[in-house]
Amino acid sequence: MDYKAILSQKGHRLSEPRKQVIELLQQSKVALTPQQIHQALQQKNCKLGLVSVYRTLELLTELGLVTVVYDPQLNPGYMLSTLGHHHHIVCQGCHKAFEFAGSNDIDQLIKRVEKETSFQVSDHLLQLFGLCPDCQQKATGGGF
Amino acid sequence: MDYKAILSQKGHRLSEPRKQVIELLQQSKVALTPQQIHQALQQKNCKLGLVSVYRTLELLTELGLVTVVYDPQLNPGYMLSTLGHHHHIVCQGCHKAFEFAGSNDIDQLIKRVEKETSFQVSDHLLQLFGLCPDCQQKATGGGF
DNA sequence: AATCTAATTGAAAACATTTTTCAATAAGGA
DNA sequence: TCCTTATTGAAAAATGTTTTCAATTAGATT
Repeated sequence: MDYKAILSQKGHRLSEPRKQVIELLQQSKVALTPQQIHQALQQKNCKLGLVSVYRTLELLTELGLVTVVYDPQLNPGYMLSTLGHHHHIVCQGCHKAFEFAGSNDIDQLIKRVEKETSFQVSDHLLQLFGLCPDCQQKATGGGF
Repeated sequence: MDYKAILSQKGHRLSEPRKQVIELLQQSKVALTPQQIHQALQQKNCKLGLVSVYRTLELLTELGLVTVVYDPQLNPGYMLSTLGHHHHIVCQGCHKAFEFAGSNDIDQLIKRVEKETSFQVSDHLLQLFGLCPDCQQKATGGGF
């Protein structure tokens, strides 16, 4: 998906800081905090303020291009997200996160809870936590 | 459930600040931030430091007696939680939150994603958002 | 290519939140 | 009642986020 193109199409300027943040996020397998993004880009000799990182993330979130990923052991981080209804599964070993598609499993649960509570559900937050294949091996294979 | 009894049973002292925080949370229908808890208790003439609120919440979370509730419009708040696997449904109108029980809907989804990703899933974060019955009425009945 | 204009930026300050430190206090067993 | 040690509170430090505003720059206009 061409995040930069989407930005322009929606009438936002394709500034240097925005390009940098997007490119960094595209390469990252883990969710990144604003500070991490800022530091990583400084080290690449991209001169941009931490403030711009915050503002870029805010904008990308508004446009639905970025998702917040919670991790009990870490500060909330940001990842680029595919359009459509996706959630993240996060590895507690290496913190890599991957998207998975929502499906009718969750729809059924929502319908059930709507009946039980009389709520009208319009959104949800779902994340799975566990160990990725690599970290499973390290946990068993590398054990004592 | 007797939260105070559980505290003592696990070898923790039943101090005044801890009692106050627990009692306040027991009465609250919305998730509360540390600051909100601190302020509310100050107004009730309970003298306790904000630091103790943080520490009490940390302890209760460790013991699994308290759950963090995320709300896109608010800072993360804390609620007492029933034991067993429960999640929260949060009203975007009045921010009241209720527990609902996890079930095999979610188990099926987890199994599916485990197959798709080869992760070993050990935990998850699930919250629903929407309108509670009261706020649904206000939204339609109170319209123009 | 040069000009223009408003969106965007960066630096500093303000603000907010969370954690650490350490002496004083108080819970609960002896 | 005394004693021990977990717990507290106040202040400071650390951390994280938002606001402000003059300077810059993307991209449309000429």
